[in-house]
Amino acid sequence: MLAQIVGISFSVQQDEAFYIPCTHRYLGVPSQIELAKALALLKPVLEDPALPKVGQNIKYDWIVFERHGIKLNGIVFDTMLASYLINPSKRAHNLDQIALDFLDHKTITYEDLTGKKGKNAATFDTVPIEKATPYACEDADITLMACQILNEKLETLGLSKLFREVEMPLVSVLKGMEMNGVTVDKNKLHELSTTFDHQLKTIEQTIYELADESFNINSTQQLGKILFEKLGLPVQKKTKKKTGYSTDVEVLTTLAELHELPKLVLRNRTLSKLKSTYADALMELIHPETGRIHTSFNQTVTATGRLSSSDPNLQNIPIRTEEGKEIRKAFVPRPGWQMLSADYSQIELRILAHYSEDKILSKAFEEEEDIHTRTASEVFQVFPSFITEDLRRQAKIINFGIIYGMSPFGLAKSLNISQKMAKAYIDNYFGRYKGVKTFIERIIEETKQSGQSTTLLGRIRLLPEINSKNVNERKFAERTAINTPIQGTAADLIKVAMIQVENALKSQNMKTAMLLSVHDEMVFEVPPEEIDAATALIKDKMETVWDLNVPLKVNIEIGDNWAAAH
DNA sequence: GGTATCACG
DNA sequence: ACGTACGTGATACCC
Repeated sequence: MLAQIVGISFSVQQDEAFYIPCTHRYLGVPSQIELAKALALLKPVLEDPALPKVGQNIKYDWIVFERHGIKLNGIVFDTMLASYLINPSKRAHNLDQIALDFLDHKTITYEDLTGKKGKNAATFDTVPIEKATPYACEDADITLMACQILNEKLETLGLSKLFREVEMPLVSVLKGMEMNGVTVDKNKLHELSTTFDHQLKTIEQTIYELADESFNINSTQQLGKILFEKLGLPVQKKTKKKTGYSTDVEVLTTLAELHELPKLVLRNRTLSKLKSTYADALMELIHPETGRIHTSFNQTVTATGRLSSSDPNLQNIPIRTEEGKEIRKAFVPRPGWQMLSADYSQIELRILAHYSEDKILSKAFEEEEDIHTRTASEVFQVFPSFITEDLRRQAKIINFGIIYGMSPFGLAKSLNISQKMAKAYIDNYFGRYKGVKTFIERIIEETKQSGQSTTLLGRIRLLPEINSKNVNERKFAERTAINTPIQGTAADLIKVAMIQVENALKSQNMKTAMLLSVHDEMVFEVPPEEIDAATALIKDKMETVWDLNVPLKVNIEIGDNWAAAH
């Protein structure tokens, strides 16, 4: 594949927020080539699209180089992404793991270099060059060797097209989003943090008075003792691992009817979550140079093909409550620009309609009906015009339950009805949506046969547990077999849409920038003169991304901040 | 490092 | 009889 092999390694100060390369520095370090000189030598090679390059987690290197004036071209293969497509359920897709799994080779680990691991490990710039060199060269060597093997495996598993046309092109899109970052209003976050803090102080005092002692409210252990031993409130359930009393939101909500203290603990939980996870953490992550927040979009984490976001996670910014929305209001566009949010409407239920070819479901989407009202009408046998808000709410929960492979027990719990009633609802559902029933039966049978789930674009997830003798394990796999093709296909489609939107924006030299991807939503910042063009372009590319048996629908909203664009 | 909790789709 | 809706990441506590 390559005429020449060039291995490149560089030191990166890991604890710097945004990748700062540097020379090795320690007492007695030999003289090294200057950074600028090294970069100048590498530049023509790295920028030449005719020289194909292979990398491991290439997005990382891509960002480092780009921040130093080198724009990579000719990136043809990322071993991390290949390993992920071959088995997305693996815990890690790092080079050490890949070498072990595909080359049966044990690499020199970072721990071997420094003698320490985790937080105590020395940074790479302090590793002696005579140790760093074989480590770094092995990296390049292994990457290229693994590429050959992985490429053959992709071909065998029918994953090459998905790899070449979706996952590889997506790297550049994600790189752009990460580098661009997003602005948060620091003053707004600071004000929120202060407000939350004052409220927390007051609530804490009242809780201590009610408990007649002070304790750590954030400790579930201490809280359990107060609630169930000192105050003698009724125990609702144990924790998942049975280590103690559960004090989760469900339990506290029940107890709130009996006593003032649990009600205040709920309030305390909400506020301390908003303060510590969002207001305070986001302020800390504003980059000193760019003044913006740069998340990482992880392309090899989820078992279904979705992206994940970390450091910080920008895919779980609050929206459901008014106070939570205040956090979202702090996400703002560049001065004078607008925030634009483009949301796939009911993409997972549309995919279900596509796969199942269910008559009622398909017709509902073709005629742009309200899908939850339709389900309510079918399940509860009432004309749509007579469906109340509460019936619609229940139908919405049923619709979601279908996608997750719900049981009567699960539905009963989330609707707070009897299991018998829940079973009746489910029976009604499948009696009306016959295509969905057949689809679920078929998908479970197919998964049993092949031992894996497959999405519309051919992404696979191994599910050997579907043939397990252990009932729980098998049932879990059956639910996964229902959910994965749906959630995974939605992930496939939004990835393709992201690539197409980005390409279209670029080819028209537009300034509109893609900021975030949140599973069925894309967020952009748009200069005022591009609002109309961007809206049309994004809607068109997203809705026509794939020709399904039902139409795809995208809602676009615009506002001064992310909350207003909803 | 494991557990419990809670934020999102 | 038995556990029970899919997929994530961050925080705090506690051993």
